[in-house]
Formats: sequence, structure tokens, C-alpha cells
Amino acid sequence: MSQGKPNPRGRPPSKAARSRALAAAVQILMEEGFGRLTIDAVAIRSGVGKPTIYRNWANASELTMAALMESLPATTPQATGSLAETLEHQITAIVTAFATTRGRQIGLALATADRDSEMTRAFRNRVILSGREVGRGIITEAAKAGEIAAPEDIEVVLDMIYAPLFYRLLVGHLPLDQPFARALVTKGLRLLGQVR
Amino acid sequence: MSQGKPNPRGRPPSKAARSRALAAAVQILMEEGFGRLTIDAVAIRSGVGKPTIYRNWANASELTMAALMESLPATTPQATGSLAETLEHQITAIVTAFATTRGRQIGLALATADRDSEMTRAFRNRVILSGREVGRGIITEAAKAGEIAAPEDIEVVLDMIYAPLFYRLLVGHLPLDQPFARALVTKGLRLLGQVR
DNA sequence: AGTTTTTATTTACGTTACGTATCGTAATTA
DNA sequence: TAATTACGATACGTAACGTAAATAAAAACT
Repeated sequence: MSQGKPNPRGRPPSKAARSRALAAAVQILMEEGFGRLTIDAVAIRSGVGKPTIYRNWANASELTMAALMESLPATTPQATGSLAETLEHQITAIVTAFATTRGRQIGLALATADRDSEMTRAFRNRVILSGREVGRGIITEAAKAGEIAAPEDIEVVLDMIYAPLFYRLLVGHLPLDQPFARALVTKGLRLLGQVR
Repeated sequence: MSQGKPNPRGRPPSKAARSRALAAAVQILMEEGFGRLTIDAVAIRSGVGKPTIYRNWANASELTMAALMESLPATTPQATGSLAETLEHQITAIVTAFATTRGRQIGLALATADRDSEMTRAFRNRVILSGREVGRGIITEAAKAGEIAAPEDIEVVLDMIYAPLFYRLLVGHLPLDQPFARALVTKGLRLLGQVR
């Protein structure tokens, strides 16, 4: 590594401006929705100049993802209990989170995003895949505890449990509700060798 | 019902203009990609006027979906064989189809589309859900033939098999390839009570 | 044949958002 | 105090949207 900060010369970037812009973006997202979240709107509402916004985020899509990440609820503390209980608790929480309008916004943001940007990767990991990772933890713990055998093809199993949530959210062919969450868990457990 | 076509008075809508516009849209989609498919571009390339285009499709997003449907490969004829063979054949075909760039375009179109328009519904059924419906057919046939028991929660099972394809396509966290297709079928069969 | 109706094409327009450039000012270091 | 860098304001050029107005063409009615 180099010596980090040799000497920052001129006026430092304003943390305040950055956070005012981000806060305005989150507000717009909540109050007016995805379609209204434009750089101009954020500039006007926050009082931060457009060039400053562009100095902080590469484009509108990245600002949107930043705002979405900002507006996420804190991750649910992991419940303790049987594999079935824990899993159902988590899936149910995801269904609840997706039930809001934010669900569609997330899908839209992901689809629109520039595939291989740093921001997109972060968004994907923290928003889309975080639930799936929690699920991985729950399952591997259950395996360690001897509740189930060590699953093979864990990635495929995880996809089969978590993808349908995203699928129903985006495609909307069938409801994304509690009964669905329960059925998903039941079937998922069967994949893990546990019949309930 | 009324008497259908009493007498269409003035100049009839030009089928030619419509299909020229659609063809141009498909071309642009193939050659330049989703982002370049704009009404202006289609008008210029096809020689069809913008108002005429708007008379045929409500907006740019609908034209895009129409073009995507137009450019779809003919549906694979259903192979005959065991449940496992038939299912694997079909899933593999979907993976192949999704592997092209068109895969991403489909996801983008769906995410961007106006949720409850006629066109969106058609697009969803013919592009996103058609594979899933073929799967339903394969499974119910196998059940009728006594190869498996009649599955309960068929909708959930279908989602668990078909959603992961879409998920990997859009999220891109893991490859959408043949090994994945095979693993998916194996796990799917287990859900259907068949172990191989 | 002439009138009416409807569409096609052309052209222009107003709107919105993007992303950038310019400018004078403010904040910080040397 | 000078140099440097970011700030806010403003204006700009570009692109695409979707609509309007005007003229020409194609068909049905009389």
C-alpha cells in the first residue's frame, strides 16, 4: 500500500452535501417512487448542485441503488430454534419486506443497473443476495448440529428456495404471501432431507 | 356481440407499415441492443412515421416487448421419454435460450414494463412463463402415466424449478449453465418424489 | 365522379432528463 | 497570501419522449 493520505490540498469534499443528497434521494424514493428519482429532483430538493452529485455517484442509476440500500430495514436478528422454525421466520421476513413497493423498485434497479460496476455488485450482495446468505448460514448450522445431513449442491438448493421469492415479485403471476412462504419452507426442507 | 365489421370507412391501417416498423425494431434489438431501441430509431430505419408507430403500440416499452416476442425462437417440440429425460431436455433448452444476450433484454423489458397492460401480460405469458407451463404439462403427464404421484403444491414446485433460471439470469451470482440445469432437474425430481 | 372518412407521412414542437462546462465563491493547506 | 480543490448556480447540448398540424393517399358512401 502507499502512504494513504499524503496531504489533501484544497477544500475537502463535503460529507454534509453528500448525505443531504442521499437523504433527499431516499425521500423521493419513498414519497414519489422510482420514476421520480432523477438527479435534477435530488438537486432541487437537497440544495446540492448537480455537479456535486455527479462527483459522488457516477450516474442516476448508482444514486438510486445507494438510496435503496440506505432505505433498507435493519437485518432481522436471527431467531433461534429448529431449522424449520428459523427458516420459516426468515423467509416470512423477506416476504414482508418484498411486499412493499420497494420490492418492485429493487427489481427495476437491478435490471437497469450497469452489470459490472462496483456499486451494482454491492447492491446485489447487500440487497438481493443477503437473504440467501443468511439462509446458507441457517442451513449449515443445522447440518453442524446434526439436525440434517450436510447438503449436497447447496448453491442449487439455496437458489430453489430464494429464487421463487424474487420470481413472484418480478413476474407477479402468483401472490407473494405467507402461505407461499410456508409452502416454500416445507418443500425446501424436503430438499434438505427433512420431511415435516 | 355486435355484427363485427359493419363497414370500415376510411383508409385502412397499413399492415405493411406495422410490420415494417416491427421488423426494424427486431433488427435494432439484434444489432444494437436494448438501449438503442427507441421510437425515433425505429421510425428512421423503417421509414414509418412516429405517429403511425404510436398508433400501433402505446409506448416504447410495448414496442420493445413486441419485438422481443417476435424474435423468439420457435418453441421446442416436446421430447418423449421418461420424466427425467423430458424435463432435463426442456430445462436445458431454456438455459441455452437464456444464454444469449436476449436473456438480459427480456429481464430488462419485464422489469421496465407497465405492470398491468395487456401487452405486458402477453409478454409475461409467452416469454417468461411459457417454459413453466410446458413444465407443468410434462409433470402432469408423468403423474397421469403413474410415473410419479400427483404432486401437491404444484405451483410452488414449478416456481422452485423455473425461478432459479430467471434468478441466475438476472442476478448473475452464479453461472447459468448445463451442470446447473442438470442439478436443478435432479433436485426437482426429488421434490416430485422421485430419486435418481 | 365527387364527398366523406380514416390513415400515412412529414415536420415541428414542448417536455423531461441526462450529463457536462463555466463561473464566481468558499474552505483548506502550504 | 497563494495555490488548490470543492461548492452552488446556471446554462448548455443531446437524446428521447409523446403530441400536434398539415398535406397526401386510400377506401367507402352517395
